Parts: sequence; structure tokens; C-alpha cells
Amino acid sequence: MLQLSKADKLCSRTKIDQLFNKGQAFVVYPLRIVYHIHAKTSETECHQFFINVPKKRFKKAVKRVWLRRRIREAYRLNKALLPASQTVAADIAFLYIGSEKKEFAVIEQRMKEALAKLAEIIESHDKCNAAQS
RNA sequence: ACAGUAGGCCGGUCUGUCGCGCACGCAAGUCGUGUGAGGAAAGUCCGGGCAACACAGGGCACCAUACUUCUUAACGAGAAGCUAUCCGCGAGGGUAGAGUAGCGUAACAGAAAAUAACCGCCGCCGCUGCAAAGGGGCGGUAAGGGUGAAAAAGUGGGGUAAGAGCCCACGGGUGGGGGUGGUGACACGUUCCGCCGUACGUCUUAUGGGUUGUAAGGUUAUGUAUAUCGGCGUUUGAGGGCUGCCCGUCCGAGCCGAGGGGUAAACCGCAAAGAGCUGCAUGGCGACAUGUAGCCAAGAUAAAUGGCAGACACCGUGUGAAAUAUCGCGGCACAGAACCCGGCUUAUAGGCUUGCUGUUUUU
Repeated sequence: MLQLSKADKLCSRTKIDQLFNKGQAFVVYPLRIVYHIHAKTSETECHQFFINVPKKRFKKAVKRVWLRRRIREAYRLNKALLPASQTVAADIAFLYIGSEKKEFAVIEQRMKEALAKLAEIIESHDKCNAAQS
């Protein structure tokens, strides 16, 4: 499952607002991860992600695109680390807070660490939900 | 050959593997096939298309442009020229270019920046002194000095107390008349009629400009309530449109504020055959034009066009007897479409190529 389709992307403006208002965050430098775990509203719903490289730190569009592509690749290759829950789905935002370009190998390593941490959080939510029901 | 100068062009290629956007197809699936960044996609500085508002009119203001002829859909762009000036041995390059009647300003330096006397030069009148001379006052003088971006038109002669376009000759610049050449800016020579500092601004003249930009604008869906309060108003006209203002004119029964509710999604615009691109021919010094043949070439929307691995090419460098061979190491620019075109500007590793110039060597 290495594909990455539109369903995986977080597009709705409402959900993004919700993510930043209610979400929690941690940092795996140079990434800052903001996540919001919520109950599934439909069967097919899955984890959705969103990438942002701030214009403030990278003035040239080329550099922003360069980083966004590498972060996206890192997520695509490693998203299997996240458990597929029956009851909850996560909205995740990856914000690049470093101030210089990093090699893909570095970004991928950090991505793996971040996803492992997220996986734990999702599993605990899942168990909690299961206990309630 | 080296150095330079003015242009033109290219700006990686291929393989494997895992992926992404869009279009089309069917036997309808995580299926095939096709296709997917630039010369600047950038800055948003001009011009145009397109769209909305408006589409009685007038005045004022504001902005832009400004040598000539031509090119272009258009432009503040481009081509070929003209004049002045500066840089370069040269090929060439930079800057400026409507008008000037009036008004204003001209840093620093300098006596003085346009009503020019600081020093100097000359005359006259006192004073000191035997004299030579010194110093003072009043006046004349732009020939000489130094300052400056710029100092009142050059050379020679006459003239004078000393001087001065004060006068004369020659010559210079500039405006006018008339002549020749040029489409024209202008050039050349003539007349001997007038004039003789420069720059910038203001001002004047001519031409052009309605405003806002695809987040324009349109359609559909979802939801619904405008509850309540305040102010102004309905021929005593609130408010709005008509460019920024004024006049004028048109519409006109609602408008403004507080507060509350809903949505924040899809489609069109928008992926296009057009002032289109490429080749060839003809015309033109050229920008371009005309004819003819071929081509159809990204379309996302938290935003696709990619990640990783390798090979080749190119550049630098080390090893080495060794070039461009071999091996090792490093590097490979500027930069990412967002409505579309034409220009301009800015960024850019490396490479290719044409004309011309200078120097040196050889024939």
C-alpha cells in the first residue's frame, strides 16, 4: 500500500481549522507534527495528512516544493507504520520548522520516528474507545 | 593563436524501481494507453485580449509619453538613423534629446553664481618723507590671478589714464532669409540681417488614458430568520450609479450601525485553433511583412510534473613519463506554471556559434 491518493490528503478547510484549534502537537526536528484524532464518520475514512513549508523560512518557491516533495515521499513510503483503526482516524499536519534544506535520508529517518510515536497514540485511543463500547 | 567587442542558440541524456496530476479507452480495476514546467514559468514595470460596473454631457485636477522615419493588434516596446557629449588604440559602448516668454534655484569652494571689483591695473585728492617710496580716501577698469561643473564669446590690431565688441579684420556659436542633398531628424556651403553663459525645476504645448482585475465574473447546492435594538428617510428625497473632485443627470423606498443565523462545497470561467509555433521561399539595411507546407503541445486548486539507486556526458582537481588515456575525489547554474498573449527588467554553472576589432607569428 504505497499509493497515495486524494483520499489521503487533508483538503477540507473546516477540518484543517479544527485540526489547529483542537489538535495536539510534538516536535521531531525539523518536523513539527500537529494531530487530531477523531471518531470515524464513515467506513472508508482513513488517516489524512497535510504538509506545510512556511514561506517565512523559505522565500523561494523552488525550495518549498523541494521539501514538500521529500516530506510527502517520506510519508508515502512509511505510512504503513500507522495502525489502521476501526473506530478512529487521525488528521495529521507536518510542518517543516527547520531553516535549511535537509537530505531525504534525514527527513525519512525523522518521519519514521514521528510515525512510530503517532502509532502509539492512536493505539491507546483505539483501546480506550474499545473499552468504552 | 591570444585578447576583446556586438549578437544568436543550447542549458543535460539514458536505465531500473516505487509513486503523483490530467485526458481517453474498455472486458470496469487500485486496469491499460497517452501526456505532464521555463528561458526566464520570476519581478508585476508597460501594452492588449477577456470579464464586471457604467455606457446624457461639460469643466477642473491627476498620470504617462516627448529628436526623426519606420515596425507592430497595441505599447512607455522594437528597428534603422540624426544631434550633443563622455569612455575606448579600435571593433564598439554609455548618457541626454518637444518649447523657452516669464519666474525660481545653483551645494562646496570662491571677492562674486548674474545688479560680478577680493587681489591687481589706472586717475584724482589729502598725509608721512629730502627723495625713492609707503599708506588712506573717492572714482574708473572684466586685460591678468586663484576657486569652481559653470566666471560673462576666440586670435590679432586699433584705441585708452588703465581698460573693455568700445571699434576693425579673420574666425566660432546660434536664430532668421534664400540654395543644394535627404521621406525626415539633419548635413553642406551662402548671405552678413539679428544675437552671444550653463544646468535643473516651475510653466507652456501636443498626444494618450473611464475604473477594477480570473480572489474578475457566472451557475448550482446546503442552510435560513434577518428575531431584537438604535439612527436617518419616503416629493421637505435617505441612499446609490455615472472615474478623483465639481456641476449636471439618472435610479430611488429603503439605507446605515449593533446583534443573531447559515455556508465556507461543486461546476463553469479553464486548458482553447491563435495578433499561435516551426521550416522554406519572396520583399526589406533591419524590426518585420506576404505566401506556402507541417504541427496542436501541462492544467493543479492545502495545489501533480517526483523520491531512491546507477550509467554516460561536461567542468575542476589529484595521482602519473603522459594530452583529451587510466584510476580516485568533488561539482553540475538560475529557478517551479496558477486566466491567456506581446514586450521590458532582473537571476543564471557550463557550453556551442556568427560578424567585426587589436596584437603577434607564418606564408
